[in-house]
Amino acid sequence: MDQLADRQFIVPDMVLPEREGGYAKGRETYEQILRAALGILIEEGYRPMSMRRIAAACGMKLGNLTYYFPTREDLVRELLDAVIRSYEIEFDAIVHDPGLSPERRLGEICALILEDIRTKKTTRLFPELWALSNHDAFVFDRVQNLYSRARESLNEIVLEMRSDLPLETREALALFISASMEGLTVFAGYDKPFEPRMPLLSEISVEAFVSVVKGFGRTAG
Amino acid sequence: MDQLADRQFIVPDMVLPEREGGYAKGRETYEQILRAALGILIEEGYRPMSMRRIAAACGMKLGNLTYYFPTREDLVRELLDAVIRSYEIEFDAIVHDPGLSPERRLGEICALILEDIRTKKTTRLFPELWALSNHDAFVFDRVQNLYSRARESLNEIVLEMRSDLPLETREALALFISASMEGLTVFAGYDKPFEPRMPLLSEISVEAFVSVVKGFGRTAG
Amino acid sequence: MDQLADRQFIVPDMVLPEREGGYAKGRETYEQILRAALGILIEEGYRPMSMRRIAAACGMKLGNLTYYFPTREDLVRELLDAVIRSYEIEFDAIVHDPGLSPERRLGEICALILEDIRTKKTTRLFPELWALSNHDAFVFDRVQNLYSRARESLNEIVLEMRSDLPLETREALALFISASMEGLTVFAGYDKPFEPRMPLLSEISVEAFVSVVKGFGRTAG
Amino acid sequence: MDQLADRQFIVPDMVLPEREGGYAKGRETYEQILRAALGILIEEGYRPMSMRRIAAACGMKLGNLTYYFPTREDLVRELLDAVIRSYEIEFDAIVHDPGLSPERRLGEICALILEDIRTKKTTRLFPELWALSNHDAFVFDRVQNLYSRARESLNEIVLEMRSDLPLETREALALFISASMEGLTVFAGYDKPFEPRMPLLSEISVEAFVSVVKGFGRTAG
DNA sequence: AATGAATGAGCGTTCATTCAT
DNA sequence: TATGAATGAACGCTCATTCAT
Repeated sequence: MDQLADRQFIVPDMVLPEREGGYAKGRETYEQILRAALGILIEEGYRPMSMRRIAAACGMKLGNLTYYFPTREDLVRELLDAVIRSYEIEFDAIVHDPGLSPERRLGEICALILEDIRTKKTTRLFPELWALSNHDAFVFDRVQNLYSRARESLNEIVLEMRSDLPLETREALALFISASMEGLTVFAGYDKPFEPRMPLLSEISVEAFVSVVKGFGRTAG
Repeated sequence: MDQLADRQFIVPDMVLPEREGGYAKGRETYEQILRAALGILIEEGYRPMSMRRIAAACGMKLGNLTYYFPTREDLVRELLDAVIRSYEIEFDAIVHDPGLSPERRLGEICALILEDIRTKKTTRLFPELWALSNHDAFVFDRVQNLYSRARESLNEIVLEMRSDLPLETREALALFISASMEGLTVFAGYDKPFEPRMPLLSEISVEAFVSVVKGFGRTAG
Repeated sequence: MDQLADRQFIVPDMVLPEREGGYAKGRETYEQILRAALGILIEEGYRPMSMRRIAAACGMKLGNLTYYFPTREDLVRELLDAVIRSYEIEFDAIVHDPGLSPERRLGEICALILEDIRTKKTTRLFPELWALSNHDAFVFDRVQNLYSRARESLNEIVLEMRSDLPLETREALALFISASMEGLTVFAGYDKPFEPRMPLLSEISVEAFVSVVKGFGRTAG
Repeated sequence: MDQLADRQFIVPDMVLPEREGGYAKGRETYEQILRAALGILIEEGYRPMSMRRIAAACGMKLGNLTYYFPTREDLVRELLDAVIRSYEIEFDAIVHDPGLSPERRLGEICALILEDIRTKKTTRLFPELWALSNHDAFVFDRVQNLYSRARESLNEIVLEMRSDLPLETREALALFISASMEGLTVFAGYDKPFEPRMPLLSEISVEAFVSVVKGFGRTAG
């Protein structure tokens, strides 16, 4: 529990790129804008996240917003970049404790991810990303890249557990594990009908993942 | 394979409501509009699906579109209703063959659903629905209702396989199975990176589902 | 009081023109349309009185409305014609009882008109007519013509009371009397702030009219 | 006559509110918009006074108009406010010369008001206001408030002439005087049939007002 | 670094009108 | 008589963008 709280504290909502030159004030405003945009995206969706709406949420005038982000596309991309980067950092920070058995590590990773899924931010944000990525190559690449990185730990664990399997199969197992959990967003994410049953779902997930990794190709497929 | 072709043939993209009065011409136009709207939604997304865009796609004038759908909301709701209804029909038609073992039936259901996920329609449509449902109660209800119906068969199978488990656990298992597959949409759906590996993923999924249902609560959770 | 009730009963809201040919059904529909239009005009104003709104209020389809009134202008003119005609009839029916003194007759006429001003119909309708007549020659003519007829009785009475005055002056007196009462519409008409004081205002009006007619040009103007 | 000319010169068509911030150019544009709107309202009426029409009259694009007045309602309200304010100022400036007898002052007030009635602006504007106020609470309040202020001088004069009368009666007398003149708008205002006879009507009005105030309740009511 | 002003395109909607059925 | 279908124009409004200040 403390750990969760810590994570919430440590992991920022967005990770901004280094920004050469400029005063501190500008940097603050830049952050404020992206933060406001993210807030609207989460609370109201992608469509209402207009330049005007963002400017209003920042208490600034439209003209100034376009000073920081000349076009809406700029803003959207930097926003998604920053927010996706935060998830990358989150995933990279995930336990690599070699003292634990692979099963234990798998269990912990899944627990962390499923915790994250229940946050408002993740529940609201990712479906938007999935929808956008269907029609926007930039978002598509960025999202698939994020997931690719997120599967690295899983791939390692699967390798440890099943070095007998070919790469393709191991990757597919890791993908299944990752996708499986993502799928729960819509059903057990923030404010979703099965949110209260997330602990049970978490147990089920982990058992399913462990047993399929252990057993795949050994019993009658 | 033949069966897939048959299904594609039988199951329509949308199931339109009865429409009282009006000429045949009007009925055709009505269909044409919803079909055009669905096409745009799939090909370009929700935002570009404007009244003007739809009218243009139909080769008709905006005014006439509003004759059929006085407001955009009317159109959107009737569209989602029609398209979701088609999935309901699809799911309701799913195998209930009592001659098969529950495991076999589970395998077949999953195969059908994962086939469906690879279609352009499903891959494109559902992420939009998930995103919309985060900010629109109507869509939320409609989507959750659809999934609830879709889980009925799964619940039956889980019950057959594990009548020893309490309802809540069985429901969670069915939900996990359903959510798991939905999650694959983003990774192995139409035009997605893992689409070619769907057969392998399908195998993995089914084995994971079977083993977790069989084993949950029996081995060390 | 009874008399007022009677008048309300006798005087129709609109007086339709004779209409050659056609079945009774058509005549009824024709009336229904104008009646609905008048209702909307009174309750909601001129702007909301659209063809669609009228058709809806009649429970009929737009197409049928245009069968009876090909253009909106047709409808508006026939409506104003009919409604103005009803006022003409009302004014023509006004007391000519030669047994009464001119003062008494003036008092009665004024009482009737001021009663009428308090009706919702008159309070709502006439300001619309005044506004319209500023920009529409047809309405202008029709309205001025109505008032011209309405002043006839007044002119007669003024003549009886002041045969010494030249025509122009007598006409101006009649006009003043008529205009004076019309002006009360905005202040003491239906739902207006001074509506409850209409009896007192009526007294004042009549006394002002009598005294000015009697005294004009005799005292030091 | 000189006085009239002066007044026309001094009293502006509209009195704009203070406007915080912004460049001089913006202030000019703001004025230009309201002036154009008033012009259309007077020349063509309320209905044709559309956002597009106003923008066109200003030689600007619709988008810019909404920069100054985000909604049409904003524009209408600020317009009516500004124009009504100008009348308030006009009325407040009205003669209070205590050297004159109440009768003389009454005569002068009436002369000023009846002069004003003959202006195009007043003749065209007020019927629109009366019509609007029947269906719009904001306009209703604003208009009745204006008239209430306009009656203040009249109430004072009536009090001086008839301190023996109760308040209610004095108020009714003032209202009658005011309403009486307003009523002349439709008949003797700008371009109306009796406009040329306004001097005679003015005489009649004043005599009627003076005699009813002096005589009310003294002779046989 | 920020605001003010303006454009141009597009949005959903309402409307009067026309005509086939 | 009456409805159904379609058009074309206009409405108020929102938006991303540009540029002067």
